[in-house]
Amino acid sequence: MKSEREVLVEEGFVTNPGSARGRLLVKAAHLFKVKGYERTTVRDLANEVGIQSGSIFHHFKTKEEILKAVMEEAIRYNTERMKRALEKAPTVKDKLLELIKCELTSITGFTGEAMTVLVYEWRSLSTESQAHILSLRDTYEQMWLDTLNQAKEEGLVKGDTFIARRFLTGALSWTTTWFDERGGMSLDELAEQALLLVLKS
Amino acid sequence: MKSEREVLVEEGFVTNPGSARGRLLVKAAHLFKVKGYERTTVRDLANEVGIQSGSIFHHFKTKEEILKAVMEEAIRYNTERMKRALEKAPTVKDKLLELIKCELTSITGFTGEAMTVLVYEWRSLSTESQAHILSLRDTYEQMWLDTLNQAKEEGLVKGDTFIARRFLTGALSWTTTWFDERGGMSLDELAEQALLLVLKS
Amino acid sequence: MKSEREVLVEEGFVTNPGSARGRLLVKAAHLFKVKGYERTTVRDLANEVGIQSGSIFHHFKTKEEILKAVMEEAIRYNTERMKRALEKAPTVKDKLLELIKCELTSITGFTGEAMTVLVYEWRSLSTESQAHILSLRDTYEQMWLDTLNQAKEEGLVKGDTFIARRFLTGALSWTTTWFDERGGMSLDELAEQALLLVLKS
Amino acid sequence: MKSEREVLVEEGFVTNPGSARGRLLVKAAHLFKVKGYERTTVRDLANEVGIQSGSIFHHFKTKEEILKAVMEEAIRYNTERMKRALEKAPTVKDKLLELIKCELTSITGFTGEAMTVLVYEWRSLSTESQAHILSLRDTYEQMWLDTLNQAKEEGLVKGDTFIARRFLTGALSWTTTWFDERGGMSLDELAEQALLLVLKS
DNA sequence: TATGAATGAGGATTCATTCAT
DNA sequence: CATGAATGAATCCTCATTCAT
Repeated sequence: MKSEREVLVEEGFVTNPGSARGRLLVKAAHLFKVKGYERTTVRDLANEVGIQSGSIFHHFKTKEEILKAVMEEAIRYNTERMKRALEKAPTVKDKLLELIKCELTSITGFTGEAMTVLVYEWRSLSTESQAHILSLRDTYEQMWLDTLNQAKEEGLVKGDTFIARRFLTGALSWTTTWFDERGGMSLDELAEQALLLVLKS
Repeated sequence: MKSEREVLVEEGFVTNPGSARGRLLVKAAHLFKVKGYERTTVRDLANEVGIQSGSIFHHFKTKEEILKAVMEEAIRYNTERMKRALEKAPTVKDKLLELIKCELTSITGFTGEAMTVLVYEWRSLSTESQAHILSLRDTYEQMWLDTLNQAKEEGLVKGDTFIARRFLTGALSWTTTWFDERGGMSLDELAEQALLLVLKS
Repeated sequence: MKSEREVLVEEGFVTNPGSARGRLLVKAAHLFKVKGYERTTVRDLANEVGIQSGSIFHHFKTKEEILKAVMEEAIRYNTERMKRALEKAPTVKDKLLELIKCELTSITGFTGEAMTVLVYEWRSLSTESQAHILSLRDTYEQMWLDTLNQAKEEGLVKGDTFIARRFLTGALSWTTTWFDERGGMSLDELAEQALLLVLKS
Repeated sequence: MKSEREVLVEEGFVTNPGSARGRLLVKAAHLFKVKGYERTTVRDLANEVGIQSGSIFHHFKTKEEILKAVMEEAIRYNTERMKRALEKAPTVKDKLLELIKCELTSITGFTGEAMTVLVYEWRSLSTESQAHILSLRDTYEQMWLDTLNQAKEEGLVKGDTFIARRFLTGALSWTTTWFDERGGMSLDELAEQALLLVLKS
């Protein structure tokens, strides 16, 4: 049976990580996260992938385009995963938990490095690229706000939903700096704890 | 009457922002936040301060040392502010609220840019500098954990205090990207909302 | 018929002076001799070779590496020439004369500039590079000492051979500052005169 | 009783090494020899002397002037010493030996560092300074040539005197790189050996 | 497509020198 | 005379990008 990831690759939401471009993006996400975008040279990247630095420019016109692609893929992939997760969740509370799980997975799991890059290397994008990524981000954020508003209507969450989402964004994205699934707590447990932040108790 | 900031300058916790070094640090914090450390050239900095690029190296041996100093000052300043705030707060709940206010002030206020730099430019520090800053950070974090643990004992907060602090760190530091005091909500109100995240309701 | 130099190039003792690297080394030896290593900028060098300053670092990682290479090539080249000359010389006295001729040729001829650099820019090398060059130098010096000792045994030379070699090194290397083959005296005549310095008369 | 050095100081041939200027020159000679002129910064020098870098320029207008002064003092000092030694020597052979001893003392002794600088940092001088030093050098060299020619007339030396002086210059100056008076051989013995180089035996 | 030598603008840093105090 | 902060030109080196092969 195909994994969710394979399905999303097939349906074109993510570049096949077996392809040249795909491998490049995976390595790029990793290096950008670990060393930072500016400190990662095109030669570093080429080295990691096992090609010559000049060859990179057959796949991407500029270095920035690689950064943009890394971010774009991460958003596309996660937006799609969230959409599917929402469809399967029966209750609003479940939906909320699913969103949190999705975001945590995206941060600590497969696309984690790309998501981190999305947060930390934002300023390295040109204004145009930022606009482009922001537009993709909108869909993603709208799902969050819609779900939070539904929860608010049902009296599940406390406080302003807009602010709740902002707090959650920060709290969840920060997990990349400390959470380690091998350290006793599972991702699901972490998600439960995060849900408590916004839930009325 | 002297402002808290003036007092801290006098007592040596922060470089006097009127001095050459002080002005440099303020501008550096700003540029590092806006453009990123790597994208900020020494010439940019010198330009901003109104000196020649070579003169920078009279005050700091390397560019990295500037980054380190920016971070160090921010931590020293805020550690000291937190210490004083804790002393004045009567109840544990007040202490917690004070810590949140302090952190929010440090993030959105005077040292805000420096604090953002602290989060976003961490990887640009050498390993040695990281160790140095981490040791300063310890005192700071210990105050948080102590207070959270006291609150836990009094049944005020829910969940694990260690994780609560991590969630709070993320949620609060992220405010730098969206919170604007001119936008209807005051910093005190924001702090109240943040407190709700960890408080049993 | 191939010249001795072409043979040595082919056999890998010296970089082909027609290659980019080779041309660079020749020009470097020249500039380092005339202006000194420190006063020769990478741009000077690039200019001389007809490339851009940045391109230099395709061939050598640092400026010092160029200096090291200049020295290394000169030693390799001359060691090999001396070895071949020794083989052809029938008597010990001939061997001695050949060594002197070799050293004089190396100083005033093709590798002359490189040899001068070897003497005058020694301190510009890092300690590691110095060690590297010194080890190459050993082979070279051993040939001298062996030959001088043989001559001593045959009663040809006066005084201590170790000191004789030192005096000769100085006397011969100094010729770079004054000897000009166009000035009436041939290199062979100069060699004969130098031989007299150590020979019993 | 006054040392020869003290006498020469008194008579104005050398700067008093107790004075600010004198101390500076001694340290400069040392640093220039050990690190090379270019690699010695004005700050290094100031540091060594125990003053601030800016203060150096109260004694010397430029860094090059320090180099020139170091060389000039060394020549003046040694020229005067040679003149006095020649006056005292009874025979031509003695005169020759005295010259060699003087030069060896100047190279390995008190002014050794300055003399080495004279040889190795020649190119660091401007053309004008070179001309200035060369004119001082003339007196010095004339004493050598006169003595060698007298010796030649008496049938003491072999070969061309001009070339003999050149060979000697090289052989003697090179001793700076290897001779150590603590190593078993005295300077007088070394001088005897050097004399043998040019003497008919 | 891939290569890798070459580009050239730009970066951090150095350092002799100046000058107000 | 001494200081030491400031200068600004110059240095070595980096690196994204190009392009002939």
